[in-house]
Amino acid sequence: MQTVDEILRIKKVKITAVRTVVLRHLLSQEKAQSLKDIENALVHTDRSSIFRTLKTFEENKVIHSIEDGSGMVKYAVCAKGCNCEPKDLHYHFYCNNCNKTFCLFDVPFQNIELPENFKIQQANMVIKGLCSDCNH
Amino acid sequence: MQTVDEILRIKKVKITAVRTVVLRHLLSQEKAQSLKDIENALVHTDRSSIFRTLKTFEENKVIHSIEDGSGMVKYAVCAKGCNCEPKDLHYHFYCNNCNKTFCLFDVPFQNIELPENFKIQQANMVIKGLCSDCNH
DNA sequence: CTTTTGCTGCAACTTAATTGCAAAGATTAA
DNA sequence: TTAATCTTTGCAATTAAGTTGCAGCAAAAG
Ligand SMILES: [Mn+2]
Ligand SMILES: [Mn+2]
Ligand SMILES: [Zn+2]
Ligand SMILES: [Zn+2]
Repeated sequence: MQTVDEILRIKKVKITAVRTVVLRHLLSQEKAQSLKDIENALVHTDRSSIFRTLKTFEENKVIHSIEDGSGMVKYAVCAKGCNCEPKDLHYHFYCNNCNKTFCLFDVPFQNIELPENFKIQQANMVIKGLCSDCNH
Repeated sequence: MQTVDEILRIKKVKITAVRTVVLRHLLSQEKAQSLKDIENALVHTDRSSIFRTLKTFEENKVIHSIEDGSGMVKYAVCAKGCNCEPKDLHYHFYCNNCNKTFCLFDVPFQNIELPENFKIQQANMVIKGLCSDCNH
């Protein structure tokens, strides 16, 4: 696992106190985090600073966002080498029971046969159901 | 194409003026519609009535919702026979240029190999890119 | 006809997301 | 080192989507 500083250096994002603490938090969680989640975890850091940090991270491919239908956009750290291109696409899983959302990096992403002349650039793929912890 | 009244009768949703006009509007559009879209189109119909109509439609599988990342939930009429079950899943396409979102009913939905013990119940699959009209 | 139930319109509210602005901090130029 | 410039941060305020309470109206049931 890369360190916070390594990631920011590679993605050419200047290291600051807020960025360090936000990225450290995201890395420490196995599930994707909403702005509210981060706000609650980092009680001493201002919401708008976190918000702008997330925008900066997303622009620079440090993280990617997921709309899982919970009403809040979630954020997860990109995998090493990810450039947020079609080849980096992966599914996400939202558990209807425990409400966790996470990246399914290990599930192969199937090539989708789009209609003539359509061009894929990104995707937001969210599978909803029960995770292994909740499926009894 | 089924008529508004046929659809509502089959889905056991009582026919009312607001429901008729909302469903007629959804059927007349080739792209998925947000609450705001519908509100703008139906200037004489109250927003909260449209909102509650959409909830009723969704509960009764008349329509399904799509989160395409535009910040507004979009709604599209379900295909004939759809019961909003895993077998009815399909991809959606959001055009980054013309901002239209629509159902790709004709693109086969590939079965996804989930990790051990995961159970799929629904999905929100949105492919983003350029539609054939905008891909030049 | 009377009662009950559901639908609608209006206004108000909630909350996630976003922005303006000024102070603080960091970087660059002199 | 100092001055000028650019970036980041915190705070307060705003925006906008979504949601709800309530009263009046209409349809359905008794
Ligand atoms: Mn992911
Ligand atoms: Mn659809
Ligand atoms: Zn779970
Ligand atoms: Zn287009």
